[in-house]
Amino acid sequence: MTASKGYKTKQREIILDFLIENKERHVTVDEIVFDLKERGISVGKTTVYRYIDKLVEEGRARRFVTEEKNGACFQYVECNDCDEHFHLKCVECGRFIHLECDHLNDIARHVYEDHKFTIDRSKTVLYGICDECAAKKKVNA
Amino acid sequence: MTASKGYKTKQREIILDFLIENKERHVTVDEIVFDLKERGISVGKTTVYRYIDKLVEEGRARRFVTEEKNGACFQYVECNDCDEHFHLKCVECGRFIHLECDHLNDIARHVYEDHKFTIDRSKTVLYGICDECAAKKKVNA
DNA sequence: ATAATTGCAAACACTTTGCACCTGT
DNA sequence: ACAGGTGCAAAGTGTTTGCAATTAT
Repeated sequence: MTASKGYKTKQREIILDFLIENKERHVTVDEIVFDLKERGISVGKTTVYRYIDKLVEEGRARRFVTEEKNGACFQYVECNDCDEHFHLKCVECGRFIHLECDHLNDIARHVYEDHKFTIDRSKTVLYGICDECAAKKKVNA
Repeated sequence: MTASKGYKTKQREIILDFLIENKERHVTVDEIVFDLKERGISVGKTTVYRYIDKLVEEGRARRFVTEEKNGACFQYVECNDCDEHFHLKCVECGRFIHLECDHLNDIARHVYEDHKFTIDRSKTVLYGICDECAAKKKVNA
């Protein structure tokens, strides 16, 4: 079937494992290379760029651009229905939450019906502070 | 009052006028420099970057990053209560809509109460397709 | 007079490409 | 054997910084 084209290599396995391990946050290419290096694993930046491009094309990863970081962030996605739910992103810790929620989906309908605007959920990210970071802030205040 | 700090220069007037003229769409720095050059007006790229940064700091412009274009886009913004309403942005035409809507503000409350996440409205943009672009697409399909 | 602004060139940061070598099938 | 993958170094982009000349006050 849609058997992943191409060879299976050491590097690809390492990169994919890393993305899966970190699937609840965005990672940059530099982060991947740096974090792997810390573990004594060396993978070329070029290789990461190329393989991630491939994963994005195949729909197994997603590319995001964020306001804060310069450069792109990548994230593993097993779900192919990111256009069917909203996403929350904590600006403190970078946690990325896929939020299945009927109430929120009603809002997309409301915006469509009353404001004539079709929200693209896969491109939209609701930025804010997650509960854990809010708790931390309260302690430090 | 909040008298804009700094000198008033020819270049700044030109750049600000350009942004105001194009306030319903986002523009890149290159577009500004190029479009002005077409009119026979020459402004240094550095100057545009620096002045726009200033405007962004003062809250008179906004910086966006988009999936399609590489690099940042800027847009003039006059309102100062942007953390009290949501924003819609059309990924086709770049139209940017400040949306005062109680129903939408319920989103923030709901997400806070039921999902323990505090949305920052000024950092959040709802991306999608506006009615005009949706109509255009239908015609071309 | 003097403090701020301009804009070139150079430095940066992120990403892509060319190419010789290596690896998986 | 050979199609495909790797990674260095070099080339591309978009953005920022150093600095001498210019301009606004």
